[in-house]
Amino acid sequence: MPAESPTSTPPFFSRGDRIAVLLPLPLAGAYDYLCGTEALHPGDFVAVPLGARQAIGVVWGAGRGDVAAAKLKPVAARLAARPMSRVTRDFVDWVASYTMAPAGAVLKMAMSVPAALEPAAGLTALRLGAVPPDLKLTAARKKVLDLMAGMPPLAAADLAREAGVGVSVVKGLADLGALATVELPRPSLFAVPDLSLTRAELSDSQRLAADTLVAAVAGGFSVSVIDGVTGSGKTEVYFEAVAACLAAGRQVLVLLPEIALSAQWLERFKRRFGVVPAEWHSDLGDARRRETWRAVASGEAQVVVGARSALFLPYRELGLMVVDEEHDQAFKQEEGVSYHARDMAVVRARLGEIPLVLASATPSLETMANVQGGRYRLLHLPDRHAGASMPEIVAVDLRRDPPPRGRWLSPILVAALEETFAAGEQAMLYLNRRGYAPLTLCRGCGHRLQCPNCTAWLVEHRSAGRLICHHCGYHIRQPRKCPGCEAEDSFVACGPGVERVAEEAALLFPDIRMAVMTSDTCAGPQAAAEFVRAVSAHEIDLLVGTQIVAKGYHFPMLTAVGVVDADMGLEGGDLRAGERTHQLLSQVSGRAGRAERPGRVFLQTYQPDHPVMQALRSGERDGFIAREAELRRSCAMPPYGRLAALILSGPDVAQLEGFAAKLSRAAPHGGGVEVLGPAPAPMALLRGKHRRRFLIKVPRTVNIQATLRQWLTRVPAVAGVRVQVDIDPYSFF
DNA sequence: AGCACGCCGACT
DNA sequence: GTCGGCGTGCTC
Repeated sequence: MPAESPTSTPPFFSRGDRIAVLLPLPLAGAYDYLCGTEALHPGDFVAVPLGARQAIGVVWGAGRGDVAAAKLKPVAARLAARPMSRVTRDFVDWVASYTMAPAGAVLKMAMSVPAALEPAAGLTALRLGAVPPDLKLTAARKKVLDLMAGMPPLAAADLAREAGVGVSVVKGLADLGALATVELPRPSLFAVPDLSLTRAELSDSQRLAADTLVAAVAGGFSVSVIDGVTGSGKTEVYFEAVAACLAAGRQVLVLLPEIALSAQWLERFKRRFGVVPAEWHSDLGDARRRETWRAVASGEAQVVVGARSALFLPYRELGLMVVDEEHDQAFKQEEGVSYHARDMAVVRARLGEIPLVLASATPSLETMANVQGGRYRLLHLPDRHAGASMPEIVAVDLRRDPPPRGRWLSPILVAALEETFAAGEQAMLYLNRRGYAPLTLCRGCGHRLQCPNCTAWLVEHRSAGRLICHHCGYHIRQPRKCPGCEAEDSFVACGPGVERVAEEAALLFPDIRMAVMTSDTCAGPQAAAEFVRAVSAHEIDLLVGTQIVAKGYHFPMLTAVGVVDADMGLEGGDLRAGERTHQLLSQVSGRAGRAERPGRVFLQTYQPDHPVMQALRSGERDGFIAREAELRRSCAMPPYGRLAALILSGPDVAQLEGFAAKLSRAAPHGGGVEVLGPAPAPMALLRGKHRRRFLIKVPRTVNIQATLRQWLTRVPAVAGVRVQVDIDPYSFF
């Protein structure tokens, strides 16, 4: 237990000691300060002077002593907040050194709610005070005073409502002293999970997996992989481990790739534990965020379900972590500090000496390599549960059965939709492309509407009446005149987006009820929950959507899924294109026929014989994974080699290329180290900044961070060129 | 990340 | 002549 508890054991610092304080800023390292009269321990939150202002930081250890004593300023104050635990501090250091980000930048993620470090304000309530003898006892005032006689303290607004008077009456009485204010502790927003509820009926294989996980909860660091097809009941299995951890009095963290879309997950949790867990994601309100932070630190929030940033919360005593849909790319953060939450969860578990569960229907190659290497334990759930069978998967060869000109749905798919609607069942069309059309060009001169800030076409969003850049948000109204040839109304939309597919479906099936679900139509958890409700209640016959419909939903009446462009993710030479397309399409396919009704999936493709399509049709997932792994191994790509990207960006192309050339001349070589580039980064212009990219590949035995560090120190930095390091890059767009 | 210092355009 | 634009650089 001692790992997480902030202890008052030495080493501690006293007046005049030189200490290192890490600030949540992208500085090169911790700064030295002098300890004031208050004794300090590593982990203490402190306010320190920084230039002309004051900043909050964390005592990181003894001072480094590399700065003149005369420059040192004393710590201004120690904050009352619970100190940052040893494990969290080690985690910050570890993530910083792995990602090559400044430690302060990582600390910032672990201090994302500075306001939560202030003591929590109590709830101000009113009780009967000393009624002045000369009080004018109006009818309203009498009502209030009568009500309060013998009552526990009440908040002003509640009191006014209960007494049936205005708040001004209550306020007036308080001003006169007839009502006195008292500070009450805020009632907890975080209910205690009920461990006594009946658990789900588990199959033999589920029981076996659950028992293994429950045993792991008592046993320190371990990583277990639950590998089970969609609908095999992975969630119910790891809920058993959650229950065991809670019974031992420790906290649980469950990471989901898109917490905003977790309505159904929350429902399942509530069914099992009687309460909803604490949620952590980017659209929490300020007050809620503060409350949650404090409740996690105090241990009051026993279960946290969150997006990747929940890894950096100040758990009082974390006992178990789960990464659900571990293969999902949303766990990789590319902006700012670039890290993969699944990989950092492994680190966090090791530092905290706790078990980690990775769950997926399509585990990543990285995870499978760790299973094969004996580092992770594999728990396999073979069956779809409750009698549901796997869907039938059909590849529609678009070369043989193309849709009519200007249409996107093949006759085979249209016929299947017809049958589905006729049977009173639901269907889904999946296309991972927002808007109406991805490219708009002039019929007269061929001019293409492009974003001025990025290397990207402007995507027409017909419903919004404009063209939008999906990378920087730049948008214009649909122009009437072509900027190239001045022709009027000469634009044609090229290619389909979900809006266009929906338009076609509406034309083919005028009587069905349809909904389009994309990040444009479905912003935030409430909107997602409403979509889910409407589809579950069968108020919708056809759901047309992007990526977000692919994830984890369970719709019993959904029996047909059409993938409009199954080849889409395969283009572009991305390292993980095959793997990712397989995962995504498996996931989409998993939406079909999850209850007693059998499902059918139609993959529209020009490459029906592509290994990805073959694997999906035959259900031979393991063979596919083995072949992909072999491919990666043969070219020493991850997970069999290490990869990093170096992105240079800046407004001045000549300066950028000059710096890239210097880096290129100083590039490391030998010992299996390979450097590719500089190439225009896949987005050569992004948000008005030009970009160049190097890829560096090293054998697993080589320390890629050290190699990069040495390389970068050989070339002096240039003002105006930003250098970003991305260890284990995922995005190659 | 802030906040200062610093060197060139339109105002009282 | 000043007020102020935000570019560069420092903060223990």
